[in-house]
Amino acid sequence: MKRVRLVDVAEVAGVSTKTVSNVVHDYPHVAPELRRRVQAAIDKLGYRPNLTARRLVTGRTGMIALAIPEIDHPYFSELSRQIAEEAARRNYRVIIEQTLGKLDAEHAVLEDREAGLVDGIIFHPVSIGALSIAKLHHDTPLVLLGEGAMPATSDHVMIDNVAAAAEAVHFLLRQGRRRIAFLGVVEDDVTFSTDKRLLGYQQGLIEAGLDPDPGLVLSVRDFSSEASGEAVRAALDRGVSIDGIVCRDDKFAAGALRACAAAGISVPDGIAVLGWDDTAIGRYTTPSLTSVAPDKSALASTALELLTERIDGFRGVGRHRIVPHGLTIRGSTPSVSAALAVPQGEPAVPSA
Amino acid sequence: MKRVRLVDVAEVAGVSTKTVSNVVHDYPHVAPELRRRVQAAIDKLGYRPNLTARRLVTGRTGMIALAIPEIDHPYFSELSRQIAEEAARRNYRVIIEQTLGKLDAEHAVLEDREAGLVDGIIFHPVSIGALSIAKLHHDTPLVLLGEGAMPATSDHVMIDNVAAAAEAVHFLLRQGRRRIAFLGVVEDDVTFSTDKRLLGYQQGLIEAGLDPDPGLVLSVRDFSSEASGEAVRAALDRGVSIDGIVCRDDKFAAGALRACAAAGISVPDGIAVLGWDDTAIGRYTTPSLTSVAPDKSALASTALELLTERIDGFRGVGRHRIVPHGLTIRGSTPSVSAALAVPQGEPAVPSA
DNA sequence: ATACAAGTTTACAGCGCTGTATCTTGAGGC
DNA sequence: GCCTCAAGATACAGCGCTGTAAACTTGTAT
Repeated sequence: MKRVRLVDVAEVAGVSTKTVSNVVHDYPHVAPELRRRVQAAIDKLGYRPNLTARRLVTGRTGMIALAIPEIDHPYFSELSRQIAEEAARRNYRVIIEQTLGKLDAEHAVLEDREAGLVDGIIFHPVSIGALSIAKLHHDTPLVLLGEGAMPATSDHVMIDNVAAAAEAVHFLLRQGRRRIAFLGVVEDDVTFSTDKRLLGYQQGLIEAGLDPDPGLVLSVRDFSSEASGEAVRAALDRGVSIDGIVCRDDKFAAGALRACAAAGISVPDGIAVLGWDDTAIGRYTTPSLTSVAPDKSALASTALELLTERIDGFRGVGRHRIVPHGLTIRGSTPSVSAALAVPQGEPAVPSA
Repeated sequence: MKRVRLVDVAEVAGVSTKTVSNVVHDYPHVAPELRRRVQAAIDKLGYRPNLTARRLVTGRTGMIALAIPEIDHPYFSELSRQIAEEAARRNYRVIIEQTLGKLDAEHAVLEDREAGLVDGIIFHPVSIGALSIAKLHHDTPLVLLGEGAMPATSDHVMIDNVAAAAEAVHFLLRQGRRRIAFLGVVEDDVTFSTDKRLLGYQQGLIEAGLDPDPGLVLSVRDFSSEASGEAVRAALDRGVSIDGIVCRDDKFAAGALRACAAAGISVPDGIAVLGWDDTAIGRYTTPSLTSVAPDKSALASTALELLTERIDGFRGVGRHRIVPHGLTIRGSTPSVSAALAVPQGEPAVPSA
């Protein structure tokens, strides 16, 4: 069963292929009667345009690549969903490229391996540096996500990590916490995100007139939730006094929660724990997790806006956009009105 | 900066476009010296083949569509990852289509909207029925996933849900539990998965000589973790005696865990809770979740195997494949040593 | 009736690539 | 020296569609 082509429809309807094409595209200047006839032929034959052929001539593919480290990391899957939905709204579809944060995979993303496949790329780099991005990036429209390398030449969307971390610290300080730890420095692997968040953490303390205690910056073996738990336990075992923890992500926070439970320390009464990314993880932990909440929807729509502008011909220097963040408050931090039990629902305290 | 084409390379190298094409494709009969010259021209100009053009002539796109209800549901994001990796291994890339389980979106998946876009489709249906699938499906190679509708005409991959549910029940019975509830029937929305799992649950009880108590089949308002928690709480409030719960998925299990905690019932001592899908959720709950574990990797590779066979021309009736499942044991069920107290003869944990 | 504008429809080239058929060349056999 | 043959290289058509420009058809003003 051969696929139905434009010419087949044209023949049946007794018109030129271009007229059929015009009908398919709702071109206004087509006589109503002809339009009907053509439509009938289309329906009868079950014609579907061949997108590949259309692409070859228009040069547009209607697809964008989304390159992220891991599809199944909650933050990225939630972000992917926002991006896919926003893309669909703009009549693009998304092809997902998983880099696993590996350098060669990240290189491949930029090296036009996609030649003619996608109209643009949304890329959350992890390992690759700004220089490499600038060097390897050809001319496919590109928008960068995250706190990673940001060459001045590329568009870029992120939240204000430093401010968010400082706000998180202030939030805990306001509740009387004074021994606030930062959990997120992974040995041998200081990511851009951690850097920014650590900086904001220190800044928040200093703004409040406190002296950051280096002993409160906890170092973790790897990026697993288990390792973060061990780090907390080790600190506790060392006798470090802690009454609050700001974590680089929800996974680490989950580990911290476990470590506290194991040590018989109540959360949030003994130690308040604050996650980052506001992922689904925070809804399943006990207690549920207060977490810095990037506005994923704004992230997605801003990224697509910048990208589509590039696709539509915009040629300017890199634009950097900051999107809002908030704090989703759940059970791992004391409620503002101290004694009340904290609901575990969605609504966040708006910020930024 | 116009994109470099085959003719540009051909001109620089002083050969025909076909020779360049042959070099690109490692066609054997090219003189070494020419090959070198052409390669030099390719490198110099930074030529990348235009995949769209290649596709138009070859008819192959090298892409498969993965149509799932939700990208950011842990089960589907974990499965997506497996599928994306398996696809990459076979030189396919994946474009993800989110249906949200909506009927019209599921229809669109089949209606060749993708004409010429993908070589095949892997589809996890939720709402659409077997009849509609058979009717709407044209000739794009298709593999179905999940427990949903399975027309005899289409290939299909799943785990043995009935057996898995029965095994889950036996597992709890072996630990001395006798009042085992099933949590997963959502009012007005009996999905195929729930059906099969409920059947297996009942079967497991009957095999053990127990009489299924209808009062132990808990009905949930919607698919949220909150609703499942409420259902458990309501049952407890009604005074229903329960010492084990088999849940239709990990989300429901997480809700059950919360409800038990709220009611002051210890898990697993008072009630053992068993989830389904072995998603990341189970690693973050307190206690962590014992869960029926579909072999996602086998699911992915089998689906791709069937699909590529179709793509490569196989024309046969629908093939149905069962892939292995197991049981990931964590804290929400008593440890095996505790179970030793109770004699019972049934195959141990792992199963196929 | 004539000219002209606006509305409709069409012919045709060509997007960038690959498959097929064909041509060229040099080596080897007689 | 002539013929054959396989390897190496090429010409050319065409995948299915759309953009452009040109042709044709009305309707209206002159």
